Amino acid sequence: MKNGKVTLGEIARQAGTSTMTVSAVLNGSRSNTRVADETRKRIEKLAAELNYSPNAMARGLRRQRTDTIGVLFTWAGSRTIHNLYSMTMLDGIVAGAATAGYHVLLYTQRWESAATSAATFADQRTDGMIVIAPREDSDVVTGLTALGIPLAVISSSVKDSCVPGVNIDNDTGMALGLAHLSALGHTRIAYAGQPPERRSMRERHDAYVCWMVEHKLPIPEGYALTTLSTGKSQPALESLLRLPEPPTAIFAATDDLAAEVLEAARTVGISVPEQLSVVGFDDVLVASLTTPKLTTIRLPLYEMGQQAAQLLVARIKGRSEADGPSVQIISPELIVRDSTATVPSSLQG
Amino acid sequence: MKNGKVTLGEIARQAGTSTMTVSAVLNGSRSNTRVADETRKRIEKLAAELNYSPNAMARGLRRQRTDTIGVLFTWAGSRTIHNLYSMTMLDGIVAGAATAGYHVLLYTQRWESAATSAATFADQRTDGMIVIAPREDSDVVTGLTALGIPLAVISSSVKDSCVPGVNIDNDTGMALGLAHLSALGHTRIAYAGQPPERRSMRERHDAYVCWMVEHKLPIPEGYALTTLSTGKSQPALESLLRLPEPPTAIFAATDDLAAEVLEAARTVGISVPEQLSVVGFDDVLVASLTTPKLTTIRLPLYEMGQQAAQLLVARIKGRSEADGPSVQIISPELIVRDSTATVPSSLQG
DNA sequence: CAGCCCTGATTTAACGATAAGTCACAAAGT
DNA sequence: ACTTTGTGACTTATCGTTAAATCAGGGCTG
Repeated sequence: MKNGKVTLGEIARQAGTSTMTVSAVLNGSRSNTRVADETRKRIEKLAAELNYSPNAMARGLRRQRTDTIGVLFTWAGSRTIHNLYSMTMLDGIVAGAATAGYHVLLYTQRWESAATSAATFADQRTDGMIVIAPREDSDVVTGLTALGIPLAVISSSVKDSCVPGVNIDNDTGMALGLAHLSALGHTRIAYAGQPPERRSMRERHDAYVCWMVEHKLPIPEGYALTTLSTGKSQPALESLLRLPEPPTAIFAATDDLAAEVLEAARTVGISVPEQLSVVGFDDVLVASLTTPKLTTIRLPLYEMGQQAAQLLVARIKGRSEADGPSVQIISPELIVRDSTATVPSSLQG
Repeated sequence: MKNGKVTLGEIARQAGTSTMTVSAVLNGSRSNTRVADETRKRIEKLAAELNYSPNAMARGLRRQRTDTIGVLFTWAGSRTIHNLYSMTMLDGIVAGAATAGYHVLLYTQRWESAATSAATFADQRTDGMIVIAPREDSDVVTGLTALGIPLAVISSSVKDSCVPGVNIDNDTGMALGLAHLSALGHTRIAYAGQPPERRSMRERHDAYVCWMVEHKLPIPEGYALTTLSTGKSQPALESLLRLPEPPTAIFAATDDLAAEVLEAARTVGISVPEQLSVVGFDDVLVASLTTPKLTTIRLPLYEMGQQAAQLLVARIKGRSEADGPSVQIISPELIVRDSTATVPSSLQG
């Protein structure tokens, strides 16, 4: 067994038959090739003894499918997965793929543009691809679609619903959180978000503004922070909390930011949730580790990965062109923990 | 470009040459085939226009290499990656593989035993495999080695040093933490660990015992907890803290457990680090999120993944049999944060 | 006894790329 | 004039598997 790979031909030689017979036996005879029971047993025995395993390359070449789905990440620096967010989804993808009997290939090359990158990803190595949260300015989706590659896009926006995949409904998520705060009596609700480069950030901010306007709540000057960056948000947050009329609640666009809000509150000497309610978004691991634990909007990331994998496999198996773009909209869920409470009594009424 | 995949043959037909000529042009002519400049340009232009990309299956079959490395996880329930630990390493692996021009394949099938699983992983889909923290009772390493598959094992123990890969030196890590505590004046140091199923847990516990004995420090009854499980550790930890002579420091075998120690301390009303010092292990995300932030033993997981990938690629390229098993021992590093302090004055002297 | 079906295979021809060997032809050397 | 050298290609064979067509021969029918 040293180095001589066991091939169908080798088994055939030892069994005294043709390779086709061996192939038919080991594939459950899908072709019209018939095999006598005795021959079958002999071949199966040999295959087991020699530890035969089909060469995936050869099989892939011939069958024109690889039973593998590819995953494309958006790189951040030298990192690909780099956050709990993508990791959890990948975990779900792997689980979904496993169920369907597919392996998962992580492409290590970055998508630059359709012109330069398309070729790399059209290498037939995979039967289809899952794209995780592509940047808005990326032509990755159109590029891959043009190549006729079955696709499932996990997007942070419902606006992408023309493309098959799993999309997050940020509006509903924000509304859930805001309604929760409102029910607790909050009216002075601020928003802490990252720059609007990512569409999800824009959507969450817009949803905040819309909801506030719709419910006739004011957004005082300085209440809507949209340029925070993780790790450098303290000054801005502290001055928000030190406003003459500070908010009684802050809705952070991500759990990471919510954690930073908690930190700022500690610095300023404001206790959460007694004096300030904080809501996060995503329900990533962080949310359950902070003190107090975060009330947040849960995105079922693992399930999203699973569904994307299922959806992709379905598209691969059923003539990718035929069925229209199937889209799953994921509705977030409110998880109430310890960072929200009713408005401080001194401010009620 | 619809569905007709662009093949070398297609380009050759349009260029009016043979497929070999095209292959030579697009591969930088490694073979002895010479091509006129004019022909070369014509072919390159066509390839670009048609968006040619080599079929990875065909190329892999012919070249007998796939420029892909496989990763084998230890499954936990339905999850594969499932923890920050594996995720961070995977991230490193991807980065390392990317640098070397390799893609990464996640095998979605579990390793059951050499007898039943070997075949699946010998499918020539990858040029080599990285095994992440195999269980001790698994024959995955011997099984894959027997198949002649180049391997790199990321192991939680230096004891595995017969196998090429990256190993963690738990002893040094524990010694670092214990020396730190000792330097702060602690003598009553307890240990909080998980069951000894995982070798790393046994090693960390053993290292604790050895170090304590070597430094002539007592390990009072009930100080060495070795059967904690994440999420169900509170009762045991609380009774540890309520001992007549409670420890002044607790060394937890993982950051997750350290976080639970903090929780137990809060419950019992013991403040960290004033009354109790806590040290974690791994320096996973959790460590920097708890209040207070954890002093911990940092394992460079990302770098470990990177190194494992590099090491594997080196073995793949340089006749895997030739060079002896190259092993990298990873030395952990002490990260001092806010959960450790000098012994409470009431107990000094 | 020719014709037909059934069983149990075999042969052929791809899939797409490429290593290795071969070949045609022109210019240059002997 | 005849070999040599060099250029620019082409042909062949093969990687391992599999779809599709073909084939040999026995038994059964008409």
